[in-house]
Amino acid sequence: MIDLNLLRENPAAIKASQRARGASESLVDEAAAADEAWRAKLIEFENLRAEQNALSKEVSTAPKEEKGALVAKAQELGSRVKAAEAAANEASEELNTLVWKIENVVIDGVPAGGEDDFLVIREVGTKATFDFEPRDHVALGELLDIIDLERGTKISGSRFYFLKGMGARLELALMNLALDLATKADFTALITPTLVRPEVMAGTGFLGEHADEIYYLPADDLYLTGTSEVALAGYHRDEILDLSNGPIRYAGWSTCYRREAGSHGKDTRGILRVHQFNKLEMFSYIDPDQAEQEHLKLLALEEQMLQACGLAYRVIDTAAGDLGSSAARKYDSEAWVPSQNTYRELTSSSNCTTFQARRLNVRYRKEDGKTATAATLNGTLATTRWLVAILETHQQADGSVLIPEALRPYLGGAEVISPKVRG
RNA sequence: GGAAGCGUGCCGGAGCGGCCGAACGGAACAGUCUUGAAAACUGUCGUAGUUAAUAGCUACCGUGGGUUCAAAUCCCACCGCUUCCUCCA
Repeated sequence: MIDLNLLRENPAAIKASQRARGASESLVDEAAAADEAWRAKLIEFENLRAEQNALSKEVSTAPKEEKGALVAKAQELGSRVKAAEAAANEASEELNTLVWKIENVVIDGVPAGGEDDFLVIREVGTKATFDFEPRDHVALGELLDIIDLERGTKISGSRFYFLKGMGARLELALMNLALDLATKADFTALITPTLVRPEVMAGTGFLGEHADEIYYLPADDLYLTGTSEVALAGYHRDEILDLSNGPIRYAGWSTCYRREAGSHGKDTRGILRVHQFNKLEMFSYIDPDQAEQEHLKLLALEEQMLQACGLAYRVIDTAAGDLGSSAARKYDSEAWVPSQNTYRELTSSSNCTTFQARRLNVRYRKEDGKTATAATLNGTLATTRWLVAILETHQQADGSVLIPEALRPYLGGAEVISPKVRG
């Protein structure tokens, strides 16, 4: 949620952000009015309660003969206090519903507009060219016997798959390379729960716009997470962190589950968009003043990883309207996918500033001893989807795939994945 | 799944329905002493809202409700933890 102080002091800044996102500006005025209403009700209630407390104290010390009258008075006051409290609570709830609808204030420089208004920051690497007819990852997966889509569907339905042999090992290699990279960069490995309680799901903001993207287990009232970000963000909920020795960084390793409810017929081929995949996610808790710098650090690590995998990619600064509600800025990197003749998102890194942490009540202690809301950031370092780009980019005429050098140590030194010779 | 017990501040740990935002101990921080450190002593020492205010007032003793003039303290529900039994990867 946004900072209430900002709403009071500079509503224009929030409005400008809402405008850039194409979101409601009048919401800001409504929230500001609700804030004032709430504070008025709160003061009313607190004054009455103070009166009641004082009267209660009187009752305890009053001589017997006066007690009856005092208690009667206190009873009458009590009902007024109750009413005032209810009114204050109601006003507070109204304020909350409005405030929660306001999205994070976009950072200066983020392009305004929608999905297509992103800014390309840079393109890196040369797109793979072939002197033969390249195969797509589905064909390669089948030929190399490393992705079994047919049986995935047989067992679990569409958008499920088996990774087999070198396919399975390649994914683990990728995840391990990412984890090693993250570890060297001061991220602590964390294997997270993938089932979480409703309040955690709601607290991280995933039950809002993404609600129908999420698997829910009614028998246990638990949600399957679509990213370890949920657990990583909830990890320090209601805590005051010690950031005096620098930011706290985690590398979350988890399987991710997504219903893909809104994407019927989109990317149905292969493993580009699936219901279950693995992901290594970076997550930082940091002093808000350092958040933008940290964002660049996450992006640099992502690029390092993409380069290690020998992929051509571009980095985009996502437009305001295409940001998640908690993100103040988002850098995506998209790898070139030869069979689709286009770039596809492999990493996504968001600076959530204090928006996410405020809702989760994650604070840190400043040098002057006071507490303040921390900033959170997240970014992708590896996912199963990467296999698509890796396989297609490094394929050779005979269908074999050259393994990027950085991954070889994790595969017992293997240099190539070759079609299986069947007997 | 069955039984019992427990959930209090950074930690440990008290707390008769009013004098409890909470004893006491430890940790931490500041100071005195010391060449320096330790020890000892003195002081500070939860979070948030409101406010010009580190004044006052208000809220918070797992969460939510209830009883009462008054609840950390009584009642109910839920969540969590521990131990025992059962069961098992």
